[in-house]
Amino acid sequence: MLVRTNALTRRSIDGPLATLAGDQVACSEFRYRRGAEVFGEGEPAEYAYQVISGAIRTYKLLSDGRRQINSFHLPGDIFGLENGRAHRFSADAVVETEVRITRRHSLVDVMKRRETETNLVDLVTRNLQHAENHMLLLGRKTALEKVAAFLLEMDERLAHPNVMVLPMGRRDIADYLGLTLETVSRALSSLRDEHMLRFDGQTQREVVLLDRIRLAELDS
Amino acid sequence: MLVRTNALTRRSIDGPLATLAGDQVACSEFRYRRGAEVFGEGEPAEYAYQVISGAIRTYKLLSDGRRQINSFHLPGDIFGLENGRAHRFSADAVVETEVRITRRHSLVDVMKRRETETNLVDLVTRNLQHAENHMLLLGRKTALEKVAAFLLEMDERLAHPNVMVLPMGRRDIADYLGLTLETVSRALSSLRDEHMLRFDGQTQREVVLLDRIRLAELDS
DNA sequence: GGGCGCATTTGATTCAGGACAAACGGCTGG
DNA sequence: CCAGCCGTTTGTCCTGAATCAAATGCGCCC
Repeated sequence: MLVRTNALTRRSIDGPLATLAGDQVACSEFRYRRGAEVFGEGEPAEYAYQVISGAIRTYKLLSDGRRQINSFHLPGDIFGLENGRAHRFSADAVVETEVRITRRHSLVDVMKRRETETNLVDLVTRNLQHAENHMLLLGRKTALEKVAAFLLEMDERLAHPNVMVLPMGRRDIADYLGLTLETVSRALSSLRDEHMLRFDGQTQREVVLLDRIRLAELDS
Repeated sequence: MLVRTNALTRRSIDGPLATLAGDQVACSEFRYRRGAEVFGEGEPAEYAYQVISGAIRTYKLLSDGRRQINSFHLPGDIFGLENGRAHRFSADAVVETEVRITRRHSLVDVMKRRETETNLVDLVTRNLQHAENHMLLLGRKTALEKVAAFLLEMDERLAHPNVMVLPMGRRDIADYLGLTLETVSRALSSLRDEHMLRFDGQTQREVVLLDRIRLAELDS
C-alpha cells in the first residue's frame, strides 16, 4: 500500500485519530477511488483508519456473492480498529474518499496508556451496540421499517441537515438492510408519495426529510 | 434482587469469572427459574454474570412484541458486561439456570489492572465478531442455511457432542434466526429427511448431527 | 393413571419481498 | 451534440417464508 508521509500531506482537518495520537503516532493520509478496496477479509490488520471525507462500507460476502454491509463510515468515523490481528470483514470506498491512516499497534498503545473516554473499549462497544440494533432491524423489521430506520440513522449521523446527500446508491442501501435494490427504491417512492420525504436535485441521492415524526413511528 | 453471599453458597464449579476475580471480588450464585428475567433493557448494569448451568437468552423487543435474540449464553459464558452503564437489551433464563454474579465495576477494575488475554476488550470484541457473523446470517441467508448454521454453531459450542441437547425451543431458535417457529420446524424436518440429522429421545430437543460436512455446505 | 396443556409438526393458503424485465433520465466521453 | 452507460424507477410475475389451522404427542399435575 502506498502511504504518503505525514510531513508531506498534513491537512487542516483534524479529528480523534490525530488528536488522540498527537505527536506520538505517525499519521498519513490516503485517497481511495470510488470502489477501491481499503482492506479485505482475512488480511492482517496493521492500520487503523479515520474517514476525512467521503464514505467507506464494511461488509462480509457469502461464497455466491451475497453481501451484507455491516456499516457505513462517514467523515470522523474510525474503523478497522475493532478487528483483532486479522480483518474479519472487507472495507472499500463508496465514493472517492480521503482517509487518515495510522499503525494499529501504536494507536492501541496510546489508547491503553490513556484513561479517556475515547478509549478502545468504548469504540468497540459502540460498534457492538450498532450491531445489536442492526440485528433487530435485519431479523424483525419490514422493508418499510428498515428504510425508515436507515433514513433516520443517516439523518442523525449527518446532524439533521436540510438536504441529506447520500453517498451510497440503492444497491448499497439494500445490502445494508438485507433487501433488494428494487425493494429499497419502492419503499423510498412510497415514503415520497406519503409526503414523508422529497427528492432534491437531479439525482435521487439528495433527500429532504419532511416528517421525521411519522418516519420514527414507522420505525416501530 | 436477592443475592446470596459468597460464603454461604460457594460451589465446586469454577470458571473465568471466579478465577479472574479471585479473592478480590465478592462472588455470589443465583438460580433463575425457566423464563425468569435476569435484567431488562434500560436497567442500570450493576452486575456481571457467568452461566454455571442452563442457558440465558439476551434479546431486544419491538413495541409490538417482535423479538430478536442476540445470543444464547451457555455454561461458562460471561454476559451483561458488554453493556455500558445501562443494559442495552434484556436477558432471561431459557431453562432453570444457575448463574455466578459479581459487581460489574469491581470486575472491570480487576480486568483493567491485568493485561491477560481474558480482558474486557477481547470479551467485547468476541461479542462484536459474533454479531457481525449474525448480521450476515440474518440479512442474507435462507431459512435452511440459517438453521444449518445454528446447528453447527451449537454443535461447536457444545464441543461436538454425540447427542446435542438443545435447551431452547423452536420459538427461541426462530427469534434468534429471524424466522417463525413453523419455518424452523420445517427446516429441521427437511434436514432429518435428508439424513443430515436425527432426533433422539422423546422430545425433539435432542439432536444427533449425522453429516456435518453437508450441513456446512448448506451454510454457504 | 388419566386428562389437560404446551411444544412441535404438518398442511393449506396468503403475501411481502424477490426476480425478471423494461423504460427513463442524467452523466460522460467521443 | 449525440450515444452509450449507469443508476434508478416502475411493472409483472413468482416464490420463500409467514400466517392460519389442525393434528399429534409428550410431560405434568391432579
